[in-house]
Amino acid sequence: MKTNKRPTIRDVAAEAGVSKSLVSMVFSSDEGVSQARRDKVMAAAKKLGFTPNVWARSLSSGLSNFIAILVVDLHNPLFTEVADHARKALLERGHQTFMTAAIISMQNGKRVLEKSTVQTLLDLKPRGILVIGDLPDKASLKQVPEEVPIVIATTVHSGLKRAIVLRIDEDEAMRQIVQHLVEKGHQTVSYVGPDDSDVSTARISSFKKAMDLYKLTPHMQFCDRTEEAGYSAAKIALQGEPQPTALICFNDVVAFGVQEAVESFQKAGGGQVAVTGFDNTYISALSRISLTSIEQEKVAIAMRAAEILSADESVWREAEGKNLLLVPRLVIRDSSNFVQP
Amino acid sequence: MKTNKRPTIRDVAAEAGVSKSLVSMVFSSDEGVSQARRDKVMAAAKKLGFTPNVWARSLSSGLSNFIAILVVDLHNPLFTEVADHARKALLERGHQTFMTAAIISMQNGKRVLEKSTVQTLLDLKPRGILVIGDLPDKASLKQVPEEVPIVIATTVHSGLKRAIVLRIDEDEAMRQIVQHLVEKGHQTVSYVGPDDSDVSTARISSFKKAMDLYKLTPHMQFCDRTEEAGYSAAKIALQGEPQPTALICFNDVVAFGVQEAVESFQKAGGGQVAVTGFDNTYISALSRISLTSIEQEKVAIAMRAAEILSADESVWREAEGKNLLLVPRLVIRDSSNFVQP
DNA sequence: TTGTAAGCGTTATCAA
DNA sequence: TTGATAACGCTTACAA
Repeated sequence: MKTNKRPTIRDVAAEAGVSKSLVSMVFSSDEGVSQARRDKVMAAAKKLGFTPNVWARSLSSGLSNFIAILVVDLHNPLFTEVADHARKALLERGHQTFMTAAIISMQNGKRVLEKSTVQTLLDLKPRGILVIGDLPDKASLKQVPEEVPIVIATTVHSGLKRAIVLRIDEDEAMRQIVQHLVEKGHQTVSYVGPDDSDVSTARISSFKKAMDLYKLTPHMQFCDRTEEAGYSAAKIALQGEPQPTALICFNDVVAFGVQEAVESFQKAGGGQVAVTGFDNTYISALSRISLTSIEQEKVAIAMRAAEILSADESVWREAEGKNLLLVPRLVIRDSSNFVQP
Repeated sequence: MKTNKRPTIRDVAAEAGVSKSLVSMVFSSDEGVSQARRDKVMAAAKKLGFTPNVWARSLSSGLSNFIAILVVDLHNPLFTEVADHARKALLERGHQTFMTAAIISMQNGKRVLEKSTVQTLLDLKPRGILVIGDLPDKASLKQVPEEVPIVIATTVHSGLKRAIVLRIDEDEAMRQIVQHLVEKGHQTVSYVGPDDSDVSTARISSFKKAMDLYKLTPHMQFCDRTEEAGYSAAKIALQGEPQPTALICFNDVVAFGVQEAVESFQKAGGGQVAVTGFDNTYISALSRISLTSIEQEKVAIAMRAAEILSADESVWREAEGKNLLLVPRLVIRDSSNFVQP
């Protein structure tokens, strides 16, 4: 019960022969305390190994120095990488972070965010909140006090008026992909991916826009978001009429399956087929995969998020409710880097 | 300042016309309060949308219901997957979790864990601590109060007497790999990987033991833990005399590079070379990679961890200081599934 | 069974 | 510049 107790402000006060308030002042601001007392307190603190209890501090003051990071899916490398970059950037700006994975439960067949997740987060009175990924139910963020900025990263839109959304320009991403394919001589291009969420429908609409821009007819083959689904969908797409010479995939995982289908298609005597992915996960860079993909600018997004969340209120207030679009970057690799005859 | 304030125990008390303590009792235990008052309090709480502030609770009581998860490296899918499984298992047992990524800084060329990471964690008075990954500096965990159990997962040993280490049996893992290779007709086997940490040296020693068991001479080629490093190391290894027909890699990432080198070796007229990895990341299952690998039993480890951390003190005390070994499982895929002539 | 009061580790207000 | 004293939201003896 009382083993290893960390020393408190009280212990330091006793040791230094001053009041608790004095100790508090020394540790919280750098003025209003005489140098003599300050030294005394610091010496006592050092001797006892005292460091302030951050949480008690925020309970008392009602504000804190922490940013809460809510990662929607720990299995998605895109999210964990953004989380890690953001964490580092925030740290450099002097902010501690702590993370929670979203707890998603099913309710009437719909994905719902467990309220306790957000509430536990808020009890800590974070200075700001960073949501990474596509939260199924943004309403739960409505509980967030109005003076706490919310940044939502790598998702399409929030349904939450005050949120600051940080994402790449999907239209531009698709435009880059289609342009690249057109330049390589492709005319018949098909999209392979799901059609069941904010992000996926947005991506499809961007695809159509981009195809339109280059006067091409958009073909589509819907499937789930797994390698196997991509494989099957590509098999079907490649039997289409006209037969596509390029397949644009919803994300890298789907693309891996599509690549597989393309390979067996070629072994069976079919022609070359270009494949592109989305997210530029580090797997796509593996030389056996070498998948052309869209870089979501993970680092830039993390930096921007850190900037906003550590800025003064007057600064982030301006961004409130806005969609901040970053410019995506197409990373061209073997899977599409050949000229279509 | 006072926008959207969450209702407190006091508000509920006022609404229900009882004292704060009564409300507290209703929410913390299920006895000692009359049904009438209980109903009244619950009704008031519901009306106000009250839920207890977990952290204030733990500040006050000195104990809590949540488990702190310390993930050493967010970029390593092995770690984030274990973290996610553990989080879910813990939740099912009624424990909230929250995570921090280790903050590693360099000090005199050595990796050191930032003390603040652990301290911030401890201020929250977690019920238990789960460390996932190879912490560079276990000494920092010495601050953890003696009555808080520490489970360290997926790493070799702790240097911390009280920690409960949860990992696969590395000797057995290597034995399985070597046995598999021997059965396929391999006689000349080389290890490719780093030699710079607890985990890597342990793995090497297991490799030697296993080779000894099958009366084979252990060859080794050291390299960093990246794909590129694996590639270069394999190139060198394949020029060795005697030339290895199988390469055992430190982990999957290194193996990906090694596979690459093997492929170009074969194109240049070399014979078939078996490759094995370690960790069984989901990438190794991609059909274009199809890498034989050791499953670290991520789910089992997470379950075991959850079990221990949510058990009564008398239970986990027994495991204290022990190494709990799980049985690894070799997942055989194309990269090694052929007979060596 | 219920309420009162003290305390968890800190900050904040207000006299001194 | 300093030190009581009252919060913060909750738990927990101890009294009633």
